[in-house]
Amino acid sequence: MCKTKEILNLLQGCKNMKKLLKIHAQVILNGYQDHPNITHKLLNFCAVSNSGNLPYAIILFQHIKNPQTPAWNSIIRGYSQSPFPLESLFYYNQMMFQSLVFPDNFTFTFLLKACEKVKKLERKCCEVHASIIRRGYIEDVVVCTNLVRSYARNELINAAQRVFDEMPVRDLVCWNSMIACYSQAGLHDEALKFYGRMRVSNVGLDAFTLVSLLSSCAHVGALKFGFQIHKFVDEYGFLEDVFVNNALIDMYAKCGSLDWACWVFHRMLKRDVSTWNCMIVGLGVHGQGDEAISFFEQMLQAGFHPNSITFLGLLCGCSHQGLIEEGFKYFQMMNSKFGLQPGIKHFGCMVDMFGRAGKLEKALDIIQNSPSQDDPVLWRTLLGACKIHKNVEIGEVAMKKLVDLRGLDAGDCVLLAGIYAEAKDHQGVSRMRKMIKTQGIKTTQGWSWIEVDDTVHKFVVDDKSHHDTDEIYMKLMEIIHRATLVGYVEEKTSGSSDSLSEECSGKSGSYHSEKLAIAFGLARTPEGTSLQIVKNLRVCKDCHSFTKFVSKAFRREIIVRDRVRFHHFKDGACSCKDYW
DNA sequence: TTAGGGTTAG
Repeated sequence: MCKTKEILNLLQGCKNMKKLLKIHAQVILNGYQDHPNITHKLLNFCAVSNSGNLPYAIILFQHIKNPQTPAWNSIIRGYSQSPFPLESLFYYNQMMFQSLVFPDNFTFTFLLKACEKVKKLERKCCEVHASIIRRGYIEDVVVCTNLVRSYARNELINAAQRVFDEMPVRDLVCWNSMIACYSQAGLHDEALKFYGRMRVSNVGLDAFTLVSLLSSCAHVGALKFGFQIHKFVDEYGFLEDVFVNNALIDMYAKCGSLDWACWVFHRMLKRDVSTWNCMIVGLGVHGQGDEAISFFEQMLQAGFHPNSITFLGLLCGCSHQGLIEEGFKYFQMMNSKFGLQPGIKHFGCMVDMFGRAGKLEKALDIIQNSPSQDDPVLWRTLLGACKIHKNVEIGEVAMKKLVDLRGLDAGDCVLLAGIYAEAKDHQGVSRMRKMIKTQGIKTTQGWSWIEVDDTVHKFVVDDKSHHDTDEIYMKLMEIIHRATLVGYVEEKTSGSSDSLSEECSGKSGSYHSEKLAIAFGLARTPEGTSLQIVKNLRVCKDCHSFTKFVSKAFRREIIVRDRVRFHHFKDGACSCKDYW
């Protein structure tokens, strides 16, 4: 065999840098440094392969006299998948200004990968888009799919959609990418609607489609849509796909159907860490800490190594169920047994756990001993606990800290106003009201979603924008009347913190979004079925009590997912046992 | 002589 062929064969089977260095030595000894094929194979291995070495690739590249497009592509690709994707752009610029070669479809694909990884590159995306048009690659489906993803990752979803719409040919990957872009941008309604377009385009679907759609269903609580997708999983034969099954578990858990989540879990023949995490997190947000612990122990027995998400689910469950000793034990175990550094979210769970249980000094101690004691989120959590336990003293400490950290938001003022109101400190309440007004602190708009007839209906406080608004308000009056007959008394808003609630700051006598969603749901769904509502804020005291009485008066199960957990209302009681 | 997609948290 001739020497070049022998070296090329060796490179073909090369698995690691140690072997590559030996081959490189052979290349030099035989005088093949300038052999184009050999040089490119060497370069590509170092730059791109997992066991390569990017700095070594750069040295090789610098020794190439007139690097051609594939050589530039290797370096641009190598950096795009490294922790330094910005370097890809640097080499692309060098390629454009210093050499006489031109970028091709591969160059753009790798370059766009780098743009996708680095945020805040909106301008760069536009520039690359212009170059793609100039060089005649705008009809290349792979290049355009990457362009769509780069725009979307840089928060230019409309530009991404335009590129998609103007593509002459779209394949399945391209459709999947567009759905994933919407889903990952948090535009879940759009992702689900977009699937309607995909269905009529006859490109079919695969596991990637299903996973993105299930993720969006999970986020908006679209159980019926999710159930339809479950049918596709069976029909199209994705029963063995771990990703699809994990997404199904997550969807069922987030849509309030823990039984179905368990059913999918037990059916799986192969599981991974995410499978266990989806179950543990699902149980955690339902307040089933003991069950979450049981799954965690089974996970360890099955030989899986937990990660930081596992502990978030576990701690969240302990916090919602008031399992203080267990929660603290697992929090400490994170580092001592599994070498995992608790993050801000884990500290948040601990503050929430101690705070909710009334151990406010301990919660304060956790914050002060955490590495993130200057994070407003932890102080806000403490403030929330002070509201529950009517503690003005620590509440004011937390509020002062939030002011110092300039992290104050309207919700904080509402919480402290609530604490003052409970303590009958009317001056305090009006001070908070004034603060929101004069400092122009922004309130968070409250939303509630409900899925009826395969459509997600969204409501805000006092919403009158819905097509059937008259019917909804009529139904709401009837519901209030029937709830009152079984004992519901509206929590007075005047002079209390609720007149400053997160949802309708400054207003009283309004109808929170979930009341409208409940009215719509009861008007449009058959008797005996349960209602699923998703809310972006925490449910307020009045709405919590209202929903309990509605569940009794109408004999309907109402499942509300609020910002932090699930509430299952049935026969006048809630699964959180009023501990939330 | 090289190319594009998915889950849990945030």
